[in-house]
Amino acid sequence: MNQARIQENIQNIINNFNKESFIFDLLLAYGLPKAGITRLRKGDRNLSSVPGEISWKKKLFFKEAADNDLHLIITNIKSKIKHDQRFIIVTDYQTLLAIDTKTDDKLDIPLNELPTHFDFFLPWAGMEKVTHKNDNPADVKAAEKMARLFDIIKKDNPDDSPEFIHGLNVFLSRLLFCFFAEDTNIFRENQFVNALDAHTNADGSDLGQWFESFFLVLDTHKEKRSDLPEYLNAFHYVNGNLFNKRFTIPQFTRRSRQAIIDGGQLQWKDINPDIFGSMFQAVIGADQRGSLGQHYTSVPNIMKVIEPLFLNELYEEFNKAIAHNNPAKTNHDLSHLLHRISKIKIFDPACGSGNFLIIAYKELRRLEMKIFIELEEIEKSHITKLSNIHLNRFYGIEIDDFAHEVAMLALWLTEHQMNVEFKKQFGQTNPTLPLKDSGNIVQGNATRLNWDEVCPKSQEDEVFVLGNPPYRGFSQQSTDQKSDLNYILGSTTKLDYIACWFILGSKYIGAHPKTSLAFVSTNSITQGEQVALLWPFVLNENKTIFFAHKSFKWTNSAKSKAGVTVVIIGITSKSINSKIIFENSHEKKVDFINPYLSTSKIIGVQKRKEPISPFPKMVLGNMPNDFGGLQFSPQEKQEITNNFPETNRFFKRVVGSQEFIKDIERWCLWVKESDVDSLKTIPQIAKRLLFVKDQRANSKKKSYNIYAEKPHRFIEIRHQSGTSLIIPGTSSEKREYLPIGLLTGEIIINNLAFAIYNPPIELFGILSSRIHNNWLRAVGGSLETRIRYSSLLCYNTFPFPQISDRRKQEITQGVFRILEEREKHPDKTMAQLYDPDKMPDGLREAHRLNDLAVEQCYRSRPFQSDEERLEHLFKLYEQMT
DNA sequence: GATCCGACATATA
DNA sequence: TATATGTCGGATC
Repeated sequence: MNQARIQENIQNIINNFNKESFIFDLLLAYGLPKAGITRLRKGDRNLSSVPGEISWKKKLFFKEAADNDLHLIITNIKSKIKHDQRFIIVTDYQTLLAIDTKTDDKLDIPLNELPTHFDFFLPWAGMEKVTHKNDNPADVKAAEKMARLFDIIKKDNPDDSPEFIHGLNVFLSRLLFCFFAEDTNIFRENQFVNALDAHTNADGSDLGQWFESFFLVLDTHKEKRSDLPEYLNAFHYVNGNLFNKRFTIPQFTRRSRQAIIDGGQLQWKDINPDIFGSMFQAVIGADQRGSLGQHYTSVPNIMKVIEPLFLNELYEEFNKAIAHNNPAKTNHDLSHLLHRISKIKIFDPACGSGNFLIIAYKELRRLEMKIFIELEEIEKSHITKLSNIHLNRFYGIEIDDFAHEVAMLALWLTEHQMNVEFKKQFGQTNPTLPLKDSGNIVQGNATRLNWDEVCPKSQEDEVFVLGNPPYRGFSQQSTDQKSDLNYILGSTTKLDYIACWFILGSKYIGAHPKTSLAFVSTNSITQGEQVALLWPFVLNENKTIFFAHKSFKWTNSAKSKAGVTVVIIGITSKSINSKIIFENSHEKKVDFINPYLSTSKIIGVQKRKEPISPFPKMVLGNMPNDFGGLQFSPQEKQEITNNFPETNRFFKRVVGSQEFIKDIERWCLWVKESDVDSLKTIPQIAKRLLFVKDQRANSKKKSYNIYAEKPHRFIEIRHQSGTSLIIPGTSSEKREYLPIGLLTGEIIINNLAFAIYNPPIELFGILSSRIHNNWLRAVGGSLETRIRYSSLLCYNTFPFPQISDRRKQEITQGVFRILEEREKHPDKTMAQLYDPDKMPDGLREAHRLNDLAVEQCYRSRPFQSDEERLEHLFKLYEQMT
C-alpha cells in the first residue's frame, strides 16, 4: 500500500466517521492483515478485557476516554503496557493523543486533522520514519576512508597493469565484506580485525601472506580444513565465489595495515548497501574523486522508477487478494502472487554498484513477507516459510570493474539484511552463509553486449528493465561513446549517449508480452531536436510510454551533485489503457503520453530550414568565436577610448540574451577592413587581436583557422542596419511571456539571441503572444527547464495563417501598446518588467489584448485553455506540413 | 556556413 | 550553500 492510498483511506474515515469502527478502520487503512483485525474486533485477539480498550500485541494499545485529562491517561498506559505495542492511542473522539513507543514521538491533534498527520502511523505499514535514509553521512565517511586506503596501497604498489588493478578491486571488495560481516553477525563482533591485529606484524610485512591464507580459509569447507590454528578455523565458510579466485595480493606497510584496522572501527552496520556501493564507484579513479557519488540514484528516485514499473501493480494484486471475504480465495490468490514474484527477473543494463537491483530485491522480499503474514493469519499454519526470491534472477551490466565487484557484494549484504528482517518476523530464515549465487552481473560495455544473452527470457518470463544509464550530450561524448552510438544507429547523430539504452532497451522488449522498461534519463531526450531523432527508434512495434515523471532536478546526498534535470520514462508493448504522468508529486491518469511527455497527439516536430508560415527569415545573431577577445565591458572600453578618443568609432554595442533581458552594457569591436591597420597601433587592442588570432589558429576547426588571419572581426556576420527584432536564445521559464524587443541603430546581436532584420511590426506581436509561447514550451529545446528559443525548431515550425491587412494593423496597434507600457518604466529591465509577480498591470493588459488579436487570426471563437491552443496548433501544423 | 546543446555555469543572497 | 537564470563555442549537418 502506498502513502497516497493510506492518506486517502484516512480521509475517508474522517469523512464517513463512525465511532464504533474507528480504530479498526484505522488499522485497515494502513494495510494491516484483515483477518487479524476481524479477530481483534471479535475479541479473541484482544489482550484487554476492559470495555473501550483494544490491545494488540506489537501493534496497538487503544483507549476510549471520556475524561478530560487524556494526557494523564496516556502517560499512565505508557508506563504499564507490556506487549511491546508500537502505538498507544487515547481519544475522546474530539482530540486524539498518540505515542510511538519506539521513537517516543507524540501526536496531539484534533481528530479531524488526522489525514494531515497520517505519516505518524506509517510504521504499521512497514514504513519507518527514517528521516533521511538516503542522507547517511556514514556512507560518505566510509567511501572516503576506502578511497584513502586505496591511495595508500596504490602508493606502496606502483603497478598499473589491468591485472593488478583488478586484483586490488577484488581485494577491496573482500575487505568490505569482512568489515561488514563482523558488524552484522555474519562473523563474530570484531572477529576479523582482532584476528588480523593479533596475528600479523605491526610493520605490515607479513600481512599480504596472512590475507592469502585467510581468504583461503574463508573459501574452504570446515570439513576440508586441516591443521589450522583455532582462531582461523573459527571463521565460517563463505563461498559465493567471493573468495575463490587467487589474485596477487598487494604489499602492505605499517601505514596501510593501520588504515585497515582503522577501517574496522567504522560502524559498518549503519551503512546502506543501497548507497554505499555507489560511493565506492569513484574510489578508483583519482580524477573522479571530486565527483564522489555524484551520479548514484537516491532511494526516493529509485522508488519513482520501480513503483510504477511493477511494484504498484503487485501491491494491487496483493490488496485485491486480501480483500476477498473468502479465505480460500485469498489463500489461492496470495499463493499465486508468491509464485509470480519469485519468478520475476530484474535487469539493470547500467547497474553501477547495483542500487536499483538492491532496492528492487528488498521491495520484493518485503512484499513476500507481507504475503506470508497474511497467509499465517488465515491458516495459523506452520508451513516452513523461507524466501523464494533469489539473487540469481537479478541481472546487470556494468562497465566499471570495481563497481561490478561491489554490485555483487552489495547484493549479498542486502540478502543478509533481508534475512535478518525475515528472521525477526518469522523466527527462521534462509542461512546467509555459505553465500549462494549472487546476481548475474556482467562486466562489459552495455552498448555492445547482446542483452538477450545477459538476461535471457522465455515467453513466460516477466522481465523488468530499469536503471539510470549515463548521459552525455553530443559535444561531450568521447570517441568511444560516439562509435557506440554510431554502431547502434548506423550513422552519426546528435543524440545523447543515453539514447543507446533506450534503443537497445526497446529492441530487448521487442514484442515480448511481459517485459517493460523504465529509465531515469536526462530530460533533453524529451525536448527539442532530439525528440524527432530518437523516438521513432524506440516507439516501434506497438510500444508506448506507459508512465512518465516530468522534469525534476537531480538530487542525491553527494557532496557535489550532478547539475542536470531528469525525467523517468516507462515503456512497454503491453496494452495499458490508462497511462500515468507524474508532475510535482502529483499523478494524472491520461490516455496517451507523447515523447515530450505531454498528452497531445504529436510524435515529434522536426527542424525546418524555412518557415511554414508566411514569415520573413529569422537568423542566429552574429557569432564572434572570439574566445572573449573582441568583446569589452564598459570599463575596458572606456580605458581605451579615454586614451585614444578616435577609437570610439570602432566600438558598437553588442547584445545577447543576458544583455537584452538584464540591460547590461557591453561593447564589441566592429570595424571596416580599411581600419584594421590603425587598430593595430592601439596597444590594448593589438593585444586582444593577437589573442584572438592565437586561439583561432589553435582551434581544431578549419574554418576558425582561416579566420585567425582576420582576428578583428566576428567569424559569422549576418548583421543588417536598420531595425531588428531580437529574440533571446535562453529565458527563464517563470515568465508568462517571452521578452522580445525592437532594437534600432547599430546594435550588434550576438549568437546568444536570434534576429529578424527590418521585420514587419506585427511579427513582434505574434512572437510575444501566449500562443507562440505555448508552442515553444511544447516543441522547443530547453536548458534544464529554461525556455530555449531556436529558429529551426520554434520559429520555422510555428503554424500561423495568412492574414488580412486589417488584422495586421490590429496586431501592430497592440504592439505599440506593449511598447508604450514598457516605456512607462524606463528604469526597469526586461527581467523586472516580465517578472510574473511584479509585472506592471498595464503591460499585462497590453499583452492580454495582444493575445486576443493574435488568437483571432486562428479562429473567431476564443481559446479556453493552453491545451486547446496546442491542440489547435498541432492540427494546423499537420495540415501545413 | 549555420545552429542547438550542455550528469552545466555562474552570479547572487 | 541554495537559488535563479543564462555563457560560449564545439560538433554535426
